[in-house]
Amino acid sequence: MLAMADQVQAESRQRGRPRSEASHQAVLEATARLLCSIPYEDLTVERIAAEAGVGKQTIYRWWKNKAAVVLETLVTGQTDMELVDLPDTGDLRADLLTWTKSMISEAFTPSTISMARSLVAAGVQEDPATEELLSGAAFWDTGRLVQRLRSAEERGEIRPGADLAAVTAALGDPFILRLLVGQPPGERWAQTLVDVVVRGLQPQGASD
Amino acid sequence: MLAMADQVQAESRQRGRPRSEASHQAVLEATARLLCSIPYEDLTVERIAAEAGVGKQTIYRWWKNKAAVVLETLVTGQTDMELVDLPDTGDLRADLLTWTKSMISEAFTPSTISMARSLVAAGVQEDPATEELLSGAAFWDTGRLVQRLRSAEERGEIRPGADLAAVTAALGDPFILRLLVGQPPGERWAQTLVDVVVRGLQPQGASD
Amino acid sequence: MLAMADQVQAESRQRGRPRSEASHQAVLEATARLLCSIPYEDLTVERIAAEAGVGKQTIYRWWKNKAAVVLETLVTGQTDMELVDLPDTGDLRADLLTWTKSMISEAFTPSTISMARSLVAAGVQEDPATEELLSGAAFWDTGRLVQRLRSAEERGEIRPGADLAAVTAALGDPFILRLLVGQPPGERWAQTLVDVVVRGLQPQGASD
Amino acid sequence: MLAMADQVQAESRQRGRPRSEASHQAVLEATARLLCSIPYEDLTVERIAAEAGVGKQTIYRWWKNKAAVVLETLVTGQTDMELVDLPDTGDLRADLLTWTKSMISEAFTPSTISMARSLVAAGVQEDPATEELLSGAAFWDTGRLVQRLRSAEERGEIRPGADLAAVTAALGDPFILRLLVGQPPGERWAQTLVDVVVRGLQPQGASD
DNA sequence: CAATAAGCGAGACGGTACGTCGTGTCTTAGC
DNA sequence: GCTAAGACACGACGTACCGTCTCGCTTATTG
Repeated sequence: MLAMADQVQAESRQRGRPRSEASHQAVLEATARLLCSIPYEDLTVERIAAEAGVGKQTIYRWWKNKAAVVLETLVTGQTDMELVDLPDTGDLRADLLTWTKSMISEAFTPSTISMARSLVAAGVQEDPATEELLSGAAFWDTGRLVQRLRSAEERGEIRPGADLAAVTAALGDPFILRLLVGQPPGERWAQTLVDVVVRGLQPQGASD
Repeated sequence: MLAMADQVQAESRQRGRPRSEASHQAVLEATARLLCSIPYEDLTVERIAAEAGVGKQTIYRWWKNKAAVVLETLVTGQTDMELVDLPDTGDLRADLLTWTKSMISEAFTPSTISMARSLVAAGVQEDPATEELLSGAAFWDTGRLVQRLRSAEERGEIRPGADLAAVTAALGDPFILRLLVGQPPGERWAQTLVDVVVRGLQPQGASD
Repeated sequence: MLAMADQVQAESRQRGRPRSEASHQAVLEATARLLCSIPYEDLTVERIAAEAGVGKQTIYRWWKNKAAVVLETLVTGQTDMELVDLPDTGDLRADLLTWTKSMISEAFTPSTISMARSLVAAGVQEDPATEELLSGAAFWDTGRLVQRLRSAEERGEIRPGADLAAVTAALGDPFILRLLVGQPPGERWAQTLVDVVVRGLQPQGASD
Repeated sequence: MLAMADQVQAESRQRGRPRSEASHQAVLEATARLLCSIPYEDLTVERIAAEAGVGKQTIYRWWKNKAAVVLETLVTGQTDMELVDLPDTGDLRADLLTWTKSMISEAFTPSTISMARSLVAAGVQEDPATEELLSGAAFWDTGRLVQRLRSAEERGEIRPGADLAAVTAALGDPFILRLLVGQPPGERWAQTLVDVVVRGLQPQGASD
């Protein structure tokens, strides 16, 4: 996307005033700021423009609508929604349990919940471009999870050949849905989740 | 308590014309009909009212906004979103694989995807009542999954003591998110998901 | 045959509960009460019903709409809009000047202005029945004016043969329009009005 | 005043897109067009907007409500309600009789009656601005009447010193009220009206 | 004296218009 | 030619009122 924008810019070679990258960034930051406190439904393009000190048209020059602005804001990590650490001590089960505990205690804040909801509200459009963006994106800790699992796989901690994307989904998606509902899961729930998945990944014949 | 309730009931004593349960139902059915073809964002209270042959005020008398109507419509199963069968042959892995296959082939239709998105769009509100409704509800096949798992537990097919809600989440939530994005998972992905979870649930010391 | 006729008459005679004249009157009084303080546009049938302690349907059983209620209320003189006295001392000019002075000082109150406006607002309907009612009715002091003029005519104070309705209009209508606009006329204005009309009515050849 | 206005204008300095005078005019014309055939009560802001090819918000940006639009439309003479000619042959009585005859034959058409009613319906608001507008405006033939009377006064046709506004009211207001009721006055009525007023205006001591 | 029938207060109903708000486009002046 | 500002056409929102309908209950007449 950015590459394409660059190309276009190079192609037309600066006829008239160039688009203000500063405005672009100001919009993203303003959106991030607003999303901390107000839900997606109450977010307005006009309000974003005002907060960013930008004209409404400037927003529509860069994005096709409000959803696109919100998506780019959240997907490019303008917010503090950088969730939690996933350590790599060599003990997958322990690391995942640490991760779930951090998740429950740190991610289930009103602000994060609200942002997660905004992301979903913006993403749930009947729009092919959005679908592609979302299906390709590695939200939240998807990336971290996959990385940790791959490290475990290489280390022989888990049996090889598993579709790590599926495992990531089994571990992460339940948290996402709980986040959307705003109900933090209990400790036993999280423990079972990690337990089942880690056991399910153990090399053949390994005992508990 | 009952006496008091009776008293209250006797006190109000049905003054004026009672609310029309027929209108209530007509709205839910009209909404269900519309949701098959129209995305949530294009759904209008006025259109629901017209489709139901009902005044707009009647809708606002029963529900506080469009989201509430859509939620009640989808949560009370007015639609054909009854997903797929989850057989109980005694072989949990086989049954779950059957279920995932049905899921992929039957649930990832434009209509079901659209309704799933509508449910989420309506559910992602910053509203306590909605939160409670959603956290309490057993959407999609949550109920069926839990039931199948409990049956397996009783039969000794899986180790006891696991939090079945967590297991259900590990199996089901990934499908829900894929549904929202509109991207059906691949066969290997589904197989890994089932495999990992079923293995993870096997009784202690059991070998593959 | 007569018996049968009697029977028919008896049959059409009041079966069921008779209409409550008390409710009828209560509505008129409530309307009169409300019209003192709130403008026609802010008057609602529901509010009248509430003020009268009456069901809305009862109002619609007696009148076809709000305008009809207001018209009947004002035309039947339920209000204190009984304007001012028009004395009959034998000196038409003096009497009319007295009347105009009372008019200006007493009729141009917010309450009377508001009621006059309500009457007009209710009367200005594209409805034949209303037209007939209004054209036939003798509002305000039309009756008094005509009576006074006739008395003057009989006494030879004014020349005979004038269309007294027209004279009444020339004298009264200007006050009505000033009332609607809410702008009391000046003293000179009123004096000219009376002067011109009285002079114009003087017997032929009479000098000032 | 003008200096201050200039200052204000200079201060705000035309920020943003200026209001479209074209839209303003389109609304007035559309309203005028609609008022020919639709009574005030059936006139809708939405319909005006549609007829004018204008957004509803644009109407509310210029006027505070439907009444204000209708008033401006009728007061600024967007309609063909230019009533009738009032000739100036030097014979006041003859001219006024001509005028009344034209009035009766030409003004009492459904269209003009409807517009007159609309004007009144819109004008009868409990609103100070409306009061001022109406009290200051010279509706219908007020202007023509005053002008003709002044010309007569200058020519010595009538006695000097009369409040011509009052005379105008005596002559014109009765027609306005008859117009509102929709009942054209008879010939004798009109003749009396003119006769009385013209006689009442004759120079002192003049005989018939 | 019961049955019947219509009116009663209350309030929900199907509609319609309101006035506000948000979207995405367009039009100014200024840089 | 892009910027901020803001008016524009469009259309949904949620409210208010209209005139009708439906409750449980009176209150008369009539069989």
